[in-house]
Amino acid sequence: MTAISAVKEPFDRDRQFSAKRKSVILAAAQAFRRQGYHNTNMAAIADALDLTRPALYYYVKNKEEILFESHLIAYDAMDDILARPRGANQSGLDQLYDVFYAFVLLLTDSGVSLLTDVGSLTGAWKSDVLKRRALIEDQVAKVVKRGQKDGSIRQSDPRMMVFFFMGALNWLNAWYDPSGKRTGPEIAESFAQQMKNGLMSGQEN
Amino acid sequence: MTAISAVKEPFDRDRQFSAKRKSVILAAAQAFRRQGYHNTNMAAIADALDLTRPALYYYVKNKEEILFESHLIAYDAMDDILARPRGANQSGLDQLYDVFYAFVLLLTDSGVSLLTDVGSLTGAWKSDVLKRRALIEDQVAKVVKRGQKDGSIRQSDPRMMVFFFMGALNWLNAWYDPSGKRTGPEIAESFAQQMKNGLMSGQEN
DNA sequence: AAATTATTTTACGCGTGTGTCAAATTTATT
DNA sequence: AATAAATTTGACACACGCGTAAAATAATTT
Repeated sequence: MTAISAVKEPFDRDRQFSAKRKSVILAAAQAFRRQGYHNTNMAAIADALDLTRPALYYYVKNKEEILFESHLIAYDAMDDILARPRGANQSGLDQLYDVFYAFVLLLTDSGVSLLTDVGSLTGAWKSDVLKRRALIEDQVAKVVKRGQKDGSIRQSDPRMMVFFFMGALNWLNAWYDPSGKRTGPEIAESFAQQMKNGLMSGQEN
Repeated sequence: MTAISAVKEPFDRDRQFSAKRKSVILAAAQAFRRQGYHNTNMAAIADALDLTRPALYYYVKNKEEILFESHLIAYDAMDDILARPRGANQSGLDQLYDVFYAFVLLLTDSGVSLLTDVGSLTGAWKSDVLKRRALIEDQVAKVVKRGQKDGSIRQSDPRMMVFFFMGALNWLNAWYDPSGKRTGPEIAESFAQQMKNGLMSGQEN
């Protein structure tokens, strides 16, 4: 089997190129998630695609760019989730439940993973990734605030609430095993429920 | 100021040695937490202690051993917390609150940090660290089960509950700034409250 | 103060892994 | 079938960082 996927039909060069480029990023991201950025060398990425090391440089500038793009893949997907229409009738808490549920499902069942190694990025790459992350946290915090306005969510520092349950997502890589007994929906259900109860207003102490 | 702390009085060689050795580990752990294991070279650790690179090898076998011990420092501290007597009259939920609160305080106010880079360890070092982590999770899960028996905690997979809120601890490194405006006790309070409400029985839906 | 032991340093070897370049090969176009 | 463009490869340079060993310095004991 050819590991790099080819796009057929109208021999669109750019399309071919970006499709293959993407499969490079995806293969790398997978490896990064499992073994970490520095424990993955370019050869391993090339091998996974039945390519040789230098061929990778036809698609990317360098290794760091791959890490950068790996981060973006997850952030783009999370942005998509956040952009999904959420019933205006729903409470902020219920909206948050849906978003968080979708986040977990994304990270368990779609092959997309949330990398944590920002420290290996430099310059604009690093700041861009941090900016993207902050943007997502802001959007999530906005939903929290909505819930606080409509009374469904406890009054407390929204940012801290976000930090708390976003940790659960970033910790997934450390223990989640796609071939394990716990399924994505099960985890999503359990996590979203805990998140929800954690923020819900009305049961003091 | 000499960075390596000296122990005086009865010129106990072994004591001197292990004290200095510990300051090597601590300096390294600090750096690992901030920049990551692979982005920290031995020179940086040596510099932080006003030493030269090879001097470190008088105290440790190699870099990987430092990473290993860095992990252990956190695990030992967490074990201590878990070993603290917890009022037998308290509900499991309240016990868990106290433990979790102490965990957060440990990681914010004591300089001890929870590293996540297990993938850079090999062989017995790796498996030992994973074993220690699993042991801690087990102990925490035990408290959860206690809470489920006494009715203070919802009926649900304890392991999944543990995974959820332990994520918040491991995520601290990514955002917590000791010189920032949020204090350790504030974070501990907020986090423990969210954890508690998340598990509490009684408010279905 | 001489001798012994502990600690630190200077100098070096070596492996690993990244990225480059010119040549070869494959794939598309005419 | 010939040409051109695209992709892939083999071979190489080189930088970084780990760990070692023998020598030098500092500290402690007698």
